[in-house]
Amino acid sequence: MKQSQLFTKTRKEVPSDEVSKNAQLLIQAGYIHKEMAGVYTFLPLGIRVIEKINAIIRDEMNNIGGQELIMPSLQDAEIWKKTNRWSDDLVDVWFKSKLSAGGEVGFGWTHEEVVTHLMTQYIESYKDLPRYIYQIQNKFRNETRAKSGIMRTREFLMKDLYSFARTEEEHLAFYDACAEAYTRIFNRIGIGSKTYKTFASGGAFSKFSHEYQTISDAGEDIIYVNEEKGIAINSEVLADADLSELGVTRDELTERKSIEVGNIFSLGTKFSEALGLTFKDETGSEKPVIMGSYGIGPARSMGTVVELYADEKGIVWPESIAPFQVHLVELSGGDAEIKDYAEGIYDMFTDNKVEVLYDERDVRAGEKFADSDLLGMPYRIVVSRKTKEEGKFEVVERKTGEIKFFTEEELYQKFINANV
RNA sequence: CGGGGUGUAGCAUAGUGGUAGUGUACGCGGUUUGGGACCGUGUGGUCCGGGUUCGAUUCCCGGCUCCCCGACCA
Repeated sequence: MKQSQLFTKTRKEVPSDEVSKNAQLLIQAGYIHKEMAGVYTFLPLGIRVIEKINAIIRDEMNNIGGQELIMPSLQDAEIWKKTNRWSDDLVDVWFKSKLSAGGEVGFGWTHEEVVTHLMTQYIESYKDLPRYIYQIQNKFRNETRAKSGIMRTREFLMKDLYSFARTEEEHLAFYDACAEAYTRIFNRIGIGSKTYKTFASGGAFSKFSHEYQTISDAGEDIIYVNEEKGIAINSEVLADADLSELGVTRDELTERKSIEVGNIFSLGTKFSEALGLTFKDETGSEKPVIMGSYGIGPARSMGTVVELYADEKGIVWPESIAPFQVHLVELSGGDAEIKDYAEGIYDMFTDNKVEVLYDERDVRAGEKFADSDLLGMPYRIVVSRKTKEEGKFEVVERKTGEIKFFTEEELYQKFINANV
């Protein structure tokens, strides 16, 4: 994409109403726009990052048998009353609205009720199980206090998967498979080395659940972690946890702030019993389906990456989720010969499906470099009179700042051959 | 939801009971051209409602907004 055509612009000043690094940088660079407290637009650059993350999530969810669908945001009160989660006294995050025709709807903040009710249509026999259903869809939560940029918002994207199993063993096998898939997802997104599968409160459903917590001072959670053993425990359940069972002692654990990027829950039969989701087993007796739910916040993950890797110059994207692999910057100074030369490289990349942002704007070098650093593509390729005369291209790695000079052949090898 | 703050141009900010200033961005002219360059010039602004006052952006009341701390976060 040609940068002159991008409708968003970078800003020199950080927005005064944002304190968190993720929001400041993402707004400054033109990835997101704040609409109101806890509500953000994802701009063209931002949605490219989100789609990269979503593609990784889809890949891993499909690999463990997930089937994607999309459920509605508008929620029928009836099914929520059956699980006793409609009342504002019991659930304080509801957004609700009146129907013109009479009655009331809610805006979905999770989807156990909807998906359970849905599956009553399709699950009748043990032959219909197990099933794994997921969506990537906007959730609405009436948070009393939105904060931390895109980390805690009132409308946010969530991948939520729901599992339906015949037996506890079958359920746990999938629970573990999903846990492993989550580990792969966070590795692929680039935050794996700082992300821990963490023991957390099981809530009303089971003794423990697991959260995926990424260590960061920008986090809102407190976990106790042993990095060598890879064991982490949310502070809220530390007192209840049997540490000897987990193979650690209290003084082997360090307190760290962390960001919850995902969670996995065993739900048991709470929802299936309340909503009548049963199946006939081999003997013909009717049993409730055993369920689990598994969430990841793609936007929150994006914010976490910014928090973890940004430097004083701007954002640093891992290659796996960068909106573009290459930021091609021409310093032609209006010289048509250099401009044509750079355009040729741009065409070479685009013809070979390499994602490239091409800065062909008629602005000074300093501004282009500053913008390029801020935007944070993994590689910057500079084309100028100097590089052309030397027959080389300057390739700067954003993460390390390392500068290399490539011939056109080497450029082709690195960015095109490696890509196919 | 409790407490504290905030609101001035697209953005960032200053100031004042009496015609609202600067930087940046933007338009135009010119000089520049490998790290947000410079000169000239121009456009553009006091959150909403009420009150006090000859006069309110400023003071008072109410509302809203956004931010921070706390609580909450199945």
